[in-house]
Amino acid sequence: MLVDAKRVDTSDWPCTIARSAAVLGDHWNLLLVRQACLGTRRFDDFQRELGIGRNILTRRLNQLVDEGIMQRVEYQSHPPRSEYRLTQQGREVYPILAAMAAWGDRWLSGPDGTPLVLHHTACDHDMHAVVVCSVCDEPIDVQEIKAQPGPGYRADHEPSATV
Amino acid sequence: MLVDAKRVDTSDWPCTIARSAAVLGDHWNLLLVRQACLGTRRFDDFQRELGIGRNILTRRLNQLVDEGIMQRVEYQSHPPRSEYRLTQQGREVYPILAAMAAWGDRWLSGPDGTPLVLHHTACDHDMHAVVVCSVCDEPIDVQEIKAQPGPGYRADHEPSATV
DNA sequence: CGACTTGCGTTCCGTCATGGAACGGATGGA
DNA sequence: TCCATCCGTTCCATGACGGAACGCAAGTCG
Repeated sequence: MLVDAKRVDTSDWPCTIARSAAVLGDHWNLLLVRQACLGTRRFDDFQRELGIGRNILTRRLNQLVDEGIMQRVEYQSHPPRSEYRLTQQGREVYPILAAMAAWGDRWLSGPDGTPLVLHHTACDHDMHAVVVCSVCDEPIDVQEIKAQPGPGYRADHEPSATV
Repeated sequence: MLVDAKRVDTSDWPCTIARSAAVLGDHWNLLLVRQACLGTRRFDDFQRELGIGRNILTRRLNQLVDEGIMQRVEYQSHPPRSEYRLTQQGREVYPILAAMAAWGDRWLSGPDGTPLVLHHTACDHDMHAVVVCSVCDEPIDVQEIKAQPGPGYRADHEPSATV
């Protein structure tokens, strides 16, 4: 039967979360984007700061470039060296990371409190992320959200046909 | 504490995102929480709706229970059967999923648009999630955030010592 | 009573991703 | 010339993943 035991690819499911999870549902990818948000750009810096294996790092960076989250930018030509920078798409992952940080601060912090304080230079205050409704600006809660099939919905996909 | 013995465990890094990523940086975990948010509670339903292998599902559900994101609730005793419900901690993952959905709608949607529309019953409008600053209520942007060591910061951890 | 179904896992096993470590190759500096 | 930097690639052992079959307790149908 030789069925491949490859990891399930959810990138074409009719569900945005499943599609996002195909990219963001990997802790290395999340940490790489986090690190990039903090200013890291070069291969060796990513490797050192995250302690990730070099082979894994190569794969992940290539994947993130393929996904359009990062882009390779050559910063010297003679030994061709390029650094990895976030694209706009990648930069917009940050709010998700900030939401994860807020959740982690609330539920995973040790007795000492948050290891990292976020300072919002726009308003010059320490802050945390809050996820709100785009219409009424109120913080959202599972119980107040109903999911309904949208224009891009396809019922043809086998699993996860529900919603 | 992860099920994975070999995979790098970031749950004790001095970074909230790394800690959150240890739990949320897994596409099955994300999809399980999503599915739970949509009302799924039973083993077979999770299995059918996600197409996840039964052995993997067992591991993931146990992990999520261990992490405090789900809880087992017995709904009949004679053949002891329990269902999996989100805890408060689990319910509060939803804003993260909503933020991921908003990102996915913006960057990963096909030509048909979003496969899923979220309706906010509180204000009775279709909406998407926006991540804002807890102080000034403005949408956050990477370039306007500075991360600084907080009370729970420990420099002792080797990789990721920077921030 | 026996066969079948439902609900929830566990076991078995082949395959592939993971991650540690060593290697490579182009360049610049001591 | 030897060494260091930067960015990978290759090799390899391990173990996570996923498909499929099995187990088991209880209810249901004929």
